[in-house]
Amino acid sequence: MSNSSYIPLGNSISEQIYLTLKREIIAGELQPGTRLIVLDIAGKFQVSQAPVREALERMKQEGLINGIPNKGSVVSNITSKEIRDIFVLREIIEGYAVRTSMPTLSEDDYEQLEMIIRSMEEAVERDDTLGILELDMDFHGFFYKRCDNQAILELWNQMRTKVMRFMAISNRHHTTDLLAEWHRRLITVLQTGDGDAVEEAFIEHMHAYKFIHMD
Amino acid sequence: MSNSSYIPLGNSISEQIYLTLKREIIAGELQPGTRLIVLDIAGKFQVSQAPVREALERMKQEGLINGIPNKGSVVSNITSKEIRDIFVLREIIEGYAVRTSMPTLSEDDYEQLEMIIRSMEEAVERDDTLGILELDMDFHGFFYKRCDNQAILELWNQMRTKVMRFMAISNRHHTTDLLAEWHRRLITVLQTGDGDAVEEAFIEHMHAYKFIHMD
DNA sequence: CTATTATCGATTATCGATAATTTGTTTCCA
DNA sequence: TGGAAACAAATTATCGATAATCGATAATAG
Repeated sequence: MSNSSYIPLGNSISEQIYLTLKREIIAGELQPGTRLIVLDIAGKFQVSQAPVREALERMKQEGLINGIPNKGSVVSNITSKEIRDIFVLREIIEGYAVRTSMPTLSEDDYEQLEMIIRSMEEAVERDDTLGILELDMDFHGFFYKRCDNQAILELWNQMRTKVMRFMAISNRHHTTDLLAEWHRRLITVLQTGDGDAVEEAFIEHMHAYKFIHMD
Repeated sequence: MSNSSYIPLGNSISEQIYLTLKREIIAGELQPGTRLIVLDIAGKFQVSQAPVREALERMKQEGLINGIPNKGSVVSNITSKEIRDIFVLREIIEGYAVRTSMPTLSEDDYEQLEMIIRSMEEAVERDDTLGILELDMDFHGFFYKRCDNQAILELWNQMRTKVMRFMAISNRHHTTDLLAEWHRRLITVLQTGDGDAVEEAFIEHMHAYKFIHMD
C-alpha cells in the first residue's frame, strides 16, 4: 500500500484516495490480487471509511478492482483475452476517430501533436515510463477529443486506464524508444489527407504495438 | 420520488435503491432536472445516508445523474446531441457485433430471437412500454453477447440505459408496433449469411429508428 | 450607493461506532 | 470418524451524528 510520494491535492479526500490508488494500480505498485481492505486504507490515509468506500466504488466501476459483496475488493487481474478485447474495440473506434477528425486538423493542431511527441522524447530521456504512457495516451486521445462525440470520448477515457495498465505491465524498453518515431510517421500519413490510409496506419500501429507486447 | 410499487429485492439496500431510482429515471418518472437529495431519499426508503450515497455514486458513473461537488445531484438531461453521439457509436459497434456473431448463429439461436420477438408482440398487446423496450434491448443485446468480446458487451450495457431513456422519452405509438416486424426482417437478412448486407440492415434499422424519434 | 464581509440555511462530505455477513474452526453427538 | 451446529475472527454494510461547503442574503464600512 505504499505510504509513498504522491498524494494528489484534489479537492475532496475521496478524490485524493481515488487518484492515489488508481495511480498505484496503473503503475503496477499494487499488484493484481492485492486485497484492498477499507479499514487498512482508511488507517494509511488517516481518514474514516466513507471516503475510502467512495474511492473503491469508483474504481470498481472502472474495472480496476473487483468487488465481491460482503467479501471485499481485490485489484483486478488483467488477462490477455481482456487486452485483445480492448484492442479490437479500440481499433474499431480509433479508426473512426482519426478518419473523422482528420479533415478538421489545422496547422495549430499538428504543432500540438508535435509538441506531445517532443515531450515524449524528453520523457524517454528521463526514463519516465509513466510519463511516456501518459503522453502516448495524450497523442491518441487527441483524436478522440477531436471527433466531436462525447460518447466516444467517454469510451476512450474508460479504455485508457486499461490500456495504460497493459502498457505499464508489459513494458519493454525497446518499444518506448520507438513510440515517438511511430507517431511521427502517423502524422505524415495524416498530412496526406487520405482517410483510408490514415485509418489503416493507425490500426496497424495499434496492432503492431499490441502484438509486440503479447508475444 | 414516488414511494411507488416496485422496490426490487436485491441483496443490499444500496442495490435496491440503485435499481429503484434507475428504473424511475429510465421510465421518466423522475424527470431531468429533479434534484436528488440524500437525506430526502434516505427518509423515503427509511435508511441512512450511506447506501443512498453509494447508489447515487453508481448512477453518476452511468450518467443518469449529474453531481456537482458539495452541491448535490440532479437527474441528467438528455440532449439530442447526446442521442446522436450514442447512435453513431452504436452503429459502429453493433455493425461489428452482428457481422462477427452472424456466422456462429445456430437454429437454437434463431428460435431464441424469435421468442424475444413474440414476447415483444405480447408486450405490445399489453401496452407495456417498458417491457417492449427491455425486449428490444434483449434482441440487440443478443449480438453483443455473442461476439465474444467482454469490452464490447460492457460498452453495450452502458449504452443500453441511455438508449432506453431516449426510447422511453421519445416513445410514439406507431413505432413500437413496428419493432417486432422490423426485427423479423433483420432475422431474414441474417439467415442469408451475407455479412455486408446484415451490417447494413442493422445500421439502417437503427438509423430509421433514431430518425423517426428525433424528427 | 457600492463593495466587501458576516451570517444563515440547506446539503454534502466525513466521521466513528454498531450490525450483519462470510469464512474458517472448534465442539459435540451419533 | 464424520458431519452438523455453535462459535470466533475478519471485514463489509449500515447507521446516526458532526464538520465543511456553497449560495444567498443581510450587515457593514468607505
